[in-house]
Amino acid sequence: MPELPDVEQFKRILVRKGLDQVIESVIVKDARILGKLSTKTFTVRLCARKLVAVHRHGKHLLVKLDDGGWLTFHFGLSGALQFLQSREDEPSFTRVRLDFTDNGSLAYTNKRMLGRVGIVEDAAEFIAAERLGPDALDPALDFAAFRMAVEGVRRDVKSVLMDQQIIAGIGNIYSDEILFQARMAPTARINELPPARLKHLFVQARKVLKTAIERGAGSERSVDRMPSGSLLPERKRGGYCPRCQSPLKILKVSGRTAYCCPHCQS
DNA sequence: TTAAGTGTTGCTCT
DNA sequence: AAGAGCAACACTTA
Repeated sequence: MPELPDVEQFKRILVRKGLDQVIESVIVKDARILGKLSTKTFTVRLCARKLVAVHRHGKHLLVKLDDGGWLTFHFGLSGALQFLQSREDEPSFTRVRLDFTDNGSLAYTNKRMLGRVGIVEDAAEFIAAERLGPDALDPALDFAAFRMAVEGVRRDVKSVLMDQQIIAGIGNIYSDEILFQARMAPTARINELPPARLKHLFVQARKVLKTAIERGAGSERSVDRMPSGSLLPERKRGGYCPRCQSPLKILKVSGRTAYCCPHCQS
């Protein structure tokens, strides 16, 4: 589930419920989510720290601590962030729980354990180390910057959209929606697109991501809340194109399942 | 029961 | 060197 729009919702939860809160205790329920970082180091570092800012870069969430360090979250395929009024309400698959001194807790859940929670000293350094390209919704990413980011790349447009090193934040689900709205086949070579088509792709990408955020991505049945004419509610076996009613085609593009309309997307 | 899957990394081959 | 393909990770669901 968690691509850029979903992680943006997690960010908003944190901003609303976690900002300016002080961590009283840290419960690590499954240390594997910390990778090589030890539970003790993690816990000691976070206790008594205040959360002072929240940034999102692509699918990563970075929470600034009052000592200058950053708490980092990555959600993999099944991660989520949930605010709990009471620590008794802890959801299943909670891997890390932060209990605040004032009230409430923050639960990081992750069913499939693909994802990471960690601590870094410098946000820019972390983004560089993860080799993340510019965030897909960064205001500084205008068309000129986008064109520069894909300069010299000769791959299927879908795999380029999903490449976090080129543009950060787009995954398999939203790349399908973006390509549908741009009326572009996922297998089109990005280097063979005329400039106007590349511009169109860029504009549609931003529009789809912004729309998904407005419509409350990350929540239950969020694909059904996308505007009519969206691909996502039909993105399933036996689904139909919302524009021309053709049966959607399922193909593999760079190892991932792609849904597209063989008639509308060329 | 088997396989596929909303993400990422690391390795191999061309 | 860029790009494609594959396995691995852990666990649920079709």
